[in-house]
Amino acid sequence: MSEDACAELRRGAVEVLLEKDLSAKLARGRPLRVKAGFDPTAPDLHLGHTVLINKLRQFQELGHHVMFLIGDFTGMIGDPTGKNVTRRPLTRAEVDANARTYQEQIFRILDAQRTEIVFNSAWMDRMSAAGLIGLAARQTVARMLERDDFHRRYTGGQPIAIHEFLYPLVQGYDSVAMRADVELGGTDQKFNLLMGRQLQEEYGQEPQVVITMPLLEGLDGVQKMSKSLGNYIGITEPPGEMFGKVMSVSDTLMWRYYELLSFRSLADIDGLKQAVGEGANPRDAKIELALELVARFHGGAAGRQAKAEFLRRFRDGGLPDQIEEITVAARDGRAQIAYVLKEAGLVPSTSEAVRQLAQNAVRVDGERVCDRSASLAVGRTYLLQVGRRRVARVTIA
RNA sequence: GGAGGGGUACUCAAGCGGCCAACGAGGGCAGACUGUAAAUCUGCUGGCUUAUGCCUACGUAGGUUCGAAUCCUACCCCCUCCA
Repeated sequence: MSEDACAELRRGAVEVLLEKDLSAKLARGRPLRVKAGFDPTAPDLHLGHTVLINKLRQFQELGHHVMFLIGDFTGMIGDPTGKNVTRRPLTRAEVDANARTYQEQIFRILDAQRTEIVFNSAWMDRMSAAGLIGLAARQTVARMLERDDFHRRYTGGQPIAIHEFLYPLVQGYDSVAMRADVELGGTDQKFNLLMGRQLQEEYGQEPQVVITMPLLEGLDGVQKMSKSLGNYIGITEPPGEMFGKVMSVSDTLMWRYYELLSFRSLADIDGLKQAVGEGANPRDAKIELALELVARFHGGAAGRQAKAEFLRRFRDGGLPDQIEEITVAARDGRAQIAYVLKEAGLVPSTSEAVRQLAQNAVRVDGERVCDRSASLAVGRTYLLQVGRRRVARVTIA
């Protein structure tokens, strides 16, 4: 394995444990079995997840064997992060449906022909109680309490249910069952990943190499990207939406996204950074990134179209090329502006419409309107806008 | 089982008889500016087509009072400490 390939595999990784093990495994020249595990409950992947998947892709491109593990068995336990309350066990049908969604999504990045999808229920369902006890006997309570969140909860007097200890054990055992050479995970998974190394040794296997990847910051630039925080970009979002969200990222965060999401070379990215430092418009660098990402998930044509639309609408202040046509019925022969805005779905309530009017955000046929008692004529069609982003062509019937 | 603390709008969090549709922060939306839906500054942030008005809201259900998120009673839920 060349030096270059090695460097490429380390790109973006927070830690590689152990580096020399990785070099040794690569040096043998046989394809490595690379594992990454995913929770079966959240099939809506976002860009944060793709940091890991991109890394899998790199391995795949270098000819290694990628195993995409869906933790349907561990899903019954729920990763004990402390904040998750009891999780409802999923039915087989739900797990299968989620698995299909995963596949549709990950194969926008991974090569389906060279990806093996596995479920840990395949071996865990068959493990007997005796087997589980045998597994549990391989680790000590003291070792478990080394894990950061267990430690905090234990010393802080917070409860730790015994079954929570099973999560790292089972995840580690998965590596044994899969004979993994490498396991990828987020930095928050470090303990669980290392458990795999220990258990593999216990079971007489060569320990896997652990590669931890950073958690991508969400659109707010502070908290990790997550669906529940609403600061995410989903990989199935429509092109325009995705493009816009990338553009809304702050100029600073953009570089982080470049580092972790772009397939461009590091040298390339440094070049862009330097250009911006010398006065180039950061917007243009951001456009490049948005274009690359939209193209990855929706194809090049969609990417170019999203870009053109964005420039027209937000740089040039133009109208979108698809404007929704809506008909609103007047009531008692009247069509007061606030009422029409609400009925057309441009604002959620009359009160909100009144507020927007007061803030000079409403335009009728391009003209600002701030008088809430204004009415629209029955039979006519108007171009209504609220702010820069909400537009509709509304006919009063 | 015993003792104590708490449940307030999207979230966190004040208020503890009237000036409360409810301080403040975050988030969201809008305006200005601009180099983009970046940054910055400012405003708004329950609902209602006839709005200095009406309706709904401070865990739930009652009660006291001219008047309650604020007092009383019961109930539900959460948390901490002790056993």
